Amino acid sequence: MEDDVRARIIGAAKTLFGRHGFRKTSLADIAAELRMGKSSLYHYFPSKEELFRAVVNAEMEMLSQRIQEAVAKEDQPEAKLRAFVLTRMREARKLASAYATLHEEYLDQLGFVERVREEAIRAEVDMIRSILEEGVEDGTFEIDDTGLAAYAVALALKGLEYPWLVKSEETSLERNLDLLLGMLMKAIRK
Amino acid sequence: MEDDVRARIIGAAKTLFGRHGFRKTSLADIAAELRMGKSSLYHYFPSKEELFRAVVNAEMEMLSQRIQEAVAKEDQPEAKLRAFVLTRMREARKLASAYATLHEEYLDQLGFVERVREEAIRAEVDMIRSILEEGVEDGTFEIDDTGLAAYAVALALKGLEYPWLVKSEETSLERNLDLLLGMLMKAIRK
DNA sequence: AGACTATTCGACCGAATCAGTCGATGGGTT
DNA sequence: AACCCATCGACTGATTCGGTCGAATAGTCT
Repeated sequence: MEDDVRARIIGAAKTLFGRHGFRKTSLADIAAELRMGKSSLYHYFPSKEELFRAVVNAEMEMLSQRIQEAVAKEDQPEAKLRAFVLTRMREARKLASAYATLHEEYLDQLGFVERVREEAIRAEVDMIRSILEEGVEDGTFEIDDTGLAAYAVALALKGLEYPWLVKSEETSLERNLDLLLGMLMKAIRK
Repeated sequence: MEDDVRARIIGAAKTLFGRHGFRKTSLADIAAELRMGKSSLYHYFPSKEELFRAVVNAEMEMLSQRIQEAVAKEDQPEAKLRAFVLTRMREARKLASAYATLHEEYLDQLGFVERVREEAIRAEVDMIRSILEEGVEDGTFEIDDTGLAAYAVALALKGLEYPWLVKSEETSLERNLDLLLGMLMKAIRK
């Protein structure tokens, strides 16, 4: 029951933070959406920042889970890498509102957001590296330093993220992603 | 040049009011979007309310113009009526953000919003009535009181507006609209 | 019943943000 | 130089914000 209320609060907060951003969403708005008193929220979250953190963590976990599912469906390391990249970009767009919220300049003061971003990158690098290592072991890939290669791929994705989210030339971006994947494959395939 | 700046301000305000609503959009936000000082806005608009009024009027004029174009394309009164109804609902959805802003409860204090709503209804009734009268004159329709009939049609549209904007069962609503139009036609066709 | 805990809420606070004001600045024009 | 016009930063009182606190209500156990 308690966890149920927490989940409802996180859901409403996710909707409103996504729609209006962190700054423009007041706790009164969230409470009104849930038809609760504002002060009741403080029984479940000690601060607006902590509630926001919970929302971000929930979204990040969902993102990570979706990616892992997509990767697990594939057998070959090459297909896994492709699944990772495409899923990661598609889901990022679905969570565009949450991502936009994360990019609010104002949030840089919040500190923990930076940590979330770093943690997200670290998790992505780890997933990519394990895919690459699997490919090296079964002889599909030939890579000296899988950690470095994984980092490079993660950074390339980060670079594509902004135009991917903002620009609307959907098809051309998807094609660019495929070209980039093709080049990458050539570079690391044995 | 002066009118040019006014237009740019209205454009930015339209975007932000549409995205966040009247209450949640500050003049500082609008000024920042335009890279102007906030106080500069007051050279072009005497108040936030007056700027909002200008935005609403611009949207309303655009809506009215689009509808008139669509109606003018048709020859037969029956086709004109159909064009009116469908265009009016489709454009209303396109302007959904503006409409949502107009429905903000908070705005009831603003007074002029009510006048805008009334004026919009009056304009719609006028357009519908002129279509109906044209149909009566050329013998397509048989209506005793075209003013009353036009008012009834306008009210029916208003009733459909909310589910049209909020519910997402797009196809079923479009079909409902066609059914309703068919019934209406039977009622007024000679 | 009564005692105890868990939840919700309204009233309140200091800090931040809001719409709107005003005088200064600077660039054009005559 | 005198004027005009657009722009701006600094300021103000009013409102809204995040957050606190103690009372009220509901539910549970004895």
